[in-house]
Amino acid sequence: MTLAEKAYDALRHDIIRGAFAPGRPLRLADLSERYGMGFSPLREALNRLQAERLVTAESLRGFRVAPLSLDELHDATSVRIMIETQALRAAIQSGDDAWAAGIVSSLYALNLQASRSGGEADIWTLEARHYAFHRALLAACNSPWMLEFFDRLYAATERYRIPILLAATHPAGRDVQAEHSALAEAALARDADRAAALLEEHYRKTVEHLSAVIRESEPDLLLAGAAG
Amino acid sequence: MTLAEKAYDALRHDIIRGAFAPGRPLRLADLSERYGMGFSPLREALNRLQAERLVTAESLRGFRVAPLSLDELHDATSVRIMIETQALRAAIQSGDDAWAAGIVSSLYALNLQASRSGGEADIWTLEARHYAFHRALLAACNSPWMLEFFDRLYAATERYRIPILLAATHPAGRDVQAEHSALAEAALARDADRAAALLEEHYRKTVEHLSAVIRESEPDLLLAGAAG
DNA sequence: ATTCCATAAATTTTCGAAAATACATGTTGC
DNA sequence: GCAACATGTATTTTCGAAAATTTATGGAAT
Repeated sequence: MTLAEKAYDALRHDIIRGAFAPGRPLRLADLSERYGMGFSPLREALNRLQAERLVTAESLRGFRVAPLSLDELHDATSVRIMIETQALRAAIQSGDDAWAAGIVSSLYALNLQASRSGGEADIWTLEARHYAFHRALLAACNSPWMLEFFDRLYAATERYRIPILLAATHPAGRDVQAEHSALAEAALARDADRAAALLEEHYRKTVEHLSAVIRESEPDLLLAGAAG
Repeated sequence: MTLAEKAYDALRHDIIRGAFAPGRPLRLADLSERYGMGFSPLREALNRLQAERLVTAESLRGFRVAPLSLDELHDATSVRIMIETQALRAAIQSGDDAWAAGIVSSLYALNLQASRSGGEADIWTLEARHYAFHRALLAACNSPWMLEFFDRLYAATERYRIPILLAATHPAGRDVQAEHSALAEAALARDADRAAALLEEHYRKTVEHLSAVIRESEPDLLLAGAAG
């Protein structure tokens, strides 16, 4: 793996997890020290991340962490619902045994991780399991473009969810595990309408919860990420 | 504008228009001579294009023009229909006078250009007008993410259409101008269902035509672009 | 003839410095 | 005081060469 690829992975990881505050300038000298490499691989990674809208760039003024906003969260969520419900329907129609097995095993791993009372670093593992489960649901949709957009939107919305996970704010009156199980069950039963409805509901609840928490108790979450 | 930005524009332009054959390696020495700059700005541009799936990259083996395939054309088209019909409905719901004016003027410019019996370079202008018209239809959808995905998919599918435009293969029994006009009319009349149906039909006809031409008369179009 | 290995050539990747530009600081004139 | 300007510093951008790796070439062994 080249240094540019390592830089891309590390930067993407750190940005999504809020190691840099949204909007904060990404100075090459700092990054060079932090990641122990020269400017060239860093700039290549930053250019990729720019194309993915995780960082912004301005001519001769360098790169910044892309900002967050409630508007973007709502936009990303509604587009996510559109893409993923369609992809889920397609996957249900054409999914084979391997697809079903992938759902079962990723749900199992997700629940197992969720049951561990989240130690510090476990949260990132849980997050990875959550991604893997939702990815597994769509895996058989047979559309590289939809899967790519799923990845893009997942990364974009993950940035909003992480600080809340860190704050250990559990959604009151909501059983996320049950939602995942019901979703998997509907998909495996090939009930496309029910699965799509559950998926949509799942995301609407999540974004409502996020909006509420951000507006009421963490109004500057959109500006200040955790320290790096 | 920095050299890296110039490199990005030039490379994107040349790749979409088929100046490099799909799958062809993009050697830095060649590109450096062609565009008159060093490796650094070229590599940055190539990394951005990689994130956009217009070029592929393999560790220590450099970059290649992304390949074309009928499967990808069909995938991109069906995702396009999903995204754009949704975006069009949203735009129809919330579009204001400026939106309507944008549709009228871009349609006018498109028809004007189409009526000029396409000289060599006019084809690219026509292509730009075509993009601008479709973009104008969606402009008021109020969703940066959908517009981004529109751009991505437009670029991806443009690659399939260009060689056919160059070959001046006009679709038999099809009046593309009339399709555009009907689409604009439905949008301006705020008839979302009709507009969405027309848009979908427009794309289905296009992809069918492309598939037929590629399969029957240009089977190796997917491999060999025009010389650069 | 064919596989294997060594060597050479071509290519990508990375660094370190130079060039270009933006940003901050302080100074002058009013 | 304060705007305009000059100067110096910080930062980005670009180049050219070095390092690392892959690909091609040619010869030896079987």
